[in-house]
Amino acid sequence: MALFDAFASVAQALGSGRRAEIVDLLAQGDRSVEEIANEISQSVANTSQHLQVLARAGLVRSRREGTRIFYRLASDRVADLWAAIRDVAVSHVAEVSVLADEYLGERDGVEQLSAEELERRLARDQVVVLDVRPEPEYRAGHIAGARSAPLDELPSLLAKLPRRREIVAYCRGPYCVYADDAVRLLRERGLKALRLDVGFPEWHRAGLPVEIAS
Amino acid sequence: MALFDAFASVAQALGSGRRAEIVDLLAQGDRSVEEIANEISQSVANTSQHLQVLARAGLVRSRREGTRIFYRLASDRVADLWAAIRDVAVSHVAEVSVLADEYLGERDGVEQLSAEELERRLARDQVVVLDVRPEPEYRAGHIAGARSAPLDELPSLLAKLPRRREIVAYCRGPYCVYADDAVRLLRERGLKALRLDVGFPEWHRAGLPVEIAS
DNA sequence: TAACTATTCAAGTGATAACTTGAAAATGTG
DNA sequence: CACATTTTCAAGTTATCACTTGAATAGTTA
Repeated sequence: MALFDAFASVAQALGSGRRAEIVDLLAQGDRSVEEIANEISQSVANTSQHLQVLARAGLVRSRREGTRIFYRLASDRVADLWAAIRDVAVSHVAEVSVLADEYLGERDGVEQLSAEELERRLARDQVVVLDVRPEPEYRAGHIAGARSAPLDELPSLLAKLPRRREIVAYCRGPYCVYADDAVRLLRERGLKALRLDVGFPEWHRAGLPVEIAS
Repeated sequence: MALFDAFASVAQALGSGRRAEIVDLLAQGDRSVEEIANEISQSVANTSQHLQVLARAGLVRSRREGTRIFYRLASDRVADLWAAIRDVAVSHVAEVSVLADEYLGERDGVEQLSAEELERRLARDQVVVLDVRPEPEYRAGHIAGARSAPLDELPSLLAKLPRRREIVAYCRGPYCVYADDAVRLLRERGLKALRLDVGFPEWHRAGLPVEIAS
């Protein structure tokens, strides 16, 4: 049946780990082909072909800016779809939790906080929120009230952080290592740190307060 | 990256039109291998292999009942994922609306009604709701207040239908032909008929009132 | 136990996918 | 206009997938 083949073509576009990585990355915001290639550790030619597969399936769109071409997700619905895939994988693929632990490192010391709970504590001004992604991503958009603290600059910012208040770190998504690394680093220094269980794109899509570059 | 490969494996399982058809069908309820094979017009051996791909990806589960094996969706999350895929396909794959029109037939005469609107009109007792799926599916679960009117028995039920009240037909999902066929048939006979824009599984997952077999 | 039914397994074939390499386009700069 | 940069295209190789056919398995029934 041609109609179901058409539906399946959307799923098939996401049926490659490399393309899944690309979609996860583009959920952060636009990227040029070269940037994407670097992030997913693939050749530019290969990345370009993956991007065209995604474009043909309607998942991403591109725009030219001088000599570069930037890709972005076609709409929020695509991010919703990506979230639905992760949901199913987490609840039904036993392998995923093992791989996630492996990828994120020892998680014993890393406590998680839900978006709802963070919103409540933010409203009561009980927490300090750190955006530990690279600074350009913070500049493109971040959780309202968060301050930028890229992982590699975190050690030099330690002195400025409150020692008694709770510190919540977040980054690109639930499977982004930056926040876990940040929490471990902060806890080693004796601060009360935990991580948000999602990332900026999920927070944004949930309609929670953000500050976005105009 | 192994973690993203694991996520992608879920998408890949849905990346075949036949398997998409199976998931769409299982959203209606459990089915034996043979039933599924008939519905998707494939050999039993081939269907069995598709089912095992879906099972390996964690999308379906099976149980034995005597000599038969019944498959079902692993959870509501899988139905959510399937809906997310259709959403993306409808909004970003131009081909889909063409194929859907082709598959569902000339839709000029087939007016659609949203689930919210139907709920409102049901509450005010303004409409008659017809479940035009095969009777066993009606028996397994249907919209609260709907009466069973399988497509092939519809002509014989015509006399019992009210000629002035609005009649709303629904079936398996937004891309199920039964409801469209029913609406066209009823309108030809001069009744005021339209279709629900979704099917029973979507209605159920939205938390709207249903009657389910115990 | 033998015969039967529903499902799964195994092997084979043709089609499609992922990645590499090297060349071609398209745009911008000196 | 020549030249550099970024991206895309084309061709080739290896691996994987969908479907078929025929046999094997696991329950059920006589």
